[in-house]
Amino acid sequence: MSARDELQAAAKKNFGWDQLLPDQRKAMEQLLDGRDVLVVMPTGSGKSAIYQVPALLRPGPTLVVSPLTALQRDQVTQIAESDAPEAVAVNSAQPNRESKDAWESIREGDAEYLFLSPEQLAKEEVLRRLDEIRPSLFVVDEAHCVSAWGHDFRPDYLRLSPVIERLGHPPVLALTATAGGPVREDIVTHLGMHDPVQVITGFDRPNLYLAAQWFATDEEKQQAILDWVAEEPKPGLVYTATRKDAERYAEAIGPSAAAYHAGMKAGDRKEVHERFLADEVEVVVATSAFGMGIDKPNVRFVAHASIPESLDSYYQQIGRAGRDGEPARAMLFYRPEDLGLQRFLTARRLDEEGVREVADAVRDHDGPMTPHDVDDEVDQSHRRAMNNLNLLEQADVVEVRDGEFDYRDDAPEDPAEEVAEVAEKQKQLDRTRLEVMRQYAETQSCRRQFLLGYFGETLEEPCGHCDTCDAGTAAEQAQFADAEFPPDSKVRHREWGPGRVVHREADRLTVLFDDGGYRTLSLKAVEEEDLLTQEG
DNA sequence: CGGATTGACGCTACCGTCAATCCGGTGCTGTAGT
Repeated sequence: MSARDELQAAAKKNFGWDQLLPDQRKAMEQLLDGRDVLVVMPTGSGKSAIYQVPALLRPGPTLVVSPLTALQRDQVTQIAESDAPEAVAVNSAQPNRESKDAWESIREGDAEYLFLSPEQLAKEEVLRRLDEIRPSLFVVDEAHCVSAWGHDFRPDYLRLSPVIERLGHPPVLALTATAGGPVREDIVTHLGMHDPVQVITGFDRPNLYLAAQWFATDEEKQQAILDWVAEEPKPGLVYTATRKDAERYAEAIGPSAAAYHAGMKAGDRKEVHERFLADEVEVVVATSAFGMGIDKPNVRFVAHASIPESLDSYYQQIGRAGRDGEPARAMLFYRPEDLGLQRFLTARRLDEEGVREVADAVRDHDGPMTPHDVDDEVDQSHRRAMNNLNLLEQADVVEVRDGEFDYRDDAPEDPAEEVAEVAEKQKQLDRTRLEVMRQYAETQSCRRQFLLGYFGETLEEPCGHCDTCDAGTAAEQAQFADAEFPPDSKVRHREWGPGRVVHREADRLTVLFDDGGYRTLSLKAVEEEDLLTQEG
């Protein structure tokens, strides 16, 4: 039987799926072929199937790295409801007994799927168990977390690559619904994927109406949000930048609305989530805590009371509207002053002292160290120690072999200096991503063309289903697209090297440079100083 | 970076102004105490 037939048969037998979609099948076949695969596909398009089915055809269990215990639970339940072999999870949210049984059934071969958080994979005991059971497939679900969280919030996301190597590099599958160019690159690099096959489906959501409104004062903005939400068909979502705002707006909208943020008790959060799914709460007003794993088809709007830190986040959040394919609206309530908060939140302060301490610990240690050893050796929180270790690795001060760290012979005199350079580069990239978000908010051209361009897709004509198209400014701007440097064309900058045009307006050009992130160039300057050349 | 709050000051008997200060998002984990 061909791989294709085997996959189809296994899908039917275990999950009752009659027909695999072409993209699903392609990714599955590559995995069976032993290739690493990066999949970027919208939620609800059957991403999970991509590991669930090939897992059955490979000997040995499948390891799935998942960011939230709630997501792990959902997946375990979903698999339990199918005819596929058992799925188990190991995490701190469940009783020890349950985790013990989980390991047992994986080792006995009764369970096929094992769900773990990246933090679990930082533990030597867990790694020893994995050495023993030899997973045959390594899956990273919600893989954008590698890029979004790995650099500071959850540094164990950047420690997955050594784990993969230690396990003999089984085929690696990274799954996500949202990832622009730099995010994809981050995922591939930090998971240490080998020449991955990329399966990336269309980003366009034609049923979503895109719009933004500009406000001078906070009072005007607040009033406009309340008026707008009152008029829109429900259910809907309002995203705020702070917890306080979430509560304030929920209160102001009225009893049909509920706040949701990470400062609330777990029980209250769960209740809001469930009542929203059951259409008992009409409007959830939330921080970025609300989202992952939420698949509600009939959300009619997503409003942003404050601008998020990147188009990646923005696209992911508005993607929660209109999953049923019916009309839905994404409205951005924009005040330039709101950018300041995002600038603050994404600003990473370099922990020079901590970096030196970790560097010294690795250098003075007798032989290579595991991350766990580093943790023990230095007087820093796990998060802080791992962040510093990650930076030292990226700065080529320390190197990893078989999951263990060693000081490099050719390491520079002052490690903190090298690290500062790496950190500065990351900061620059963050800045440029926020800058593109600002441009989206302020653009006169077609918002859909802008959004899709960011994800590397070109839409030939203005979409006719956004505010700038309605206002006629999109058409005016569109006439410049035919000129030099059209969207998606390759260019080379005198200083910044090669890049790709993501957006073009009458007087400016936004380019994603391989090295240096997103930059906006004035066309006048480009022309006068001959900054850019077109490339093949 | 910007908004909200607190505190000092000046100068007048209660209050206004301005500067200083603080705060702001995302989740795992393991452990202590009921």
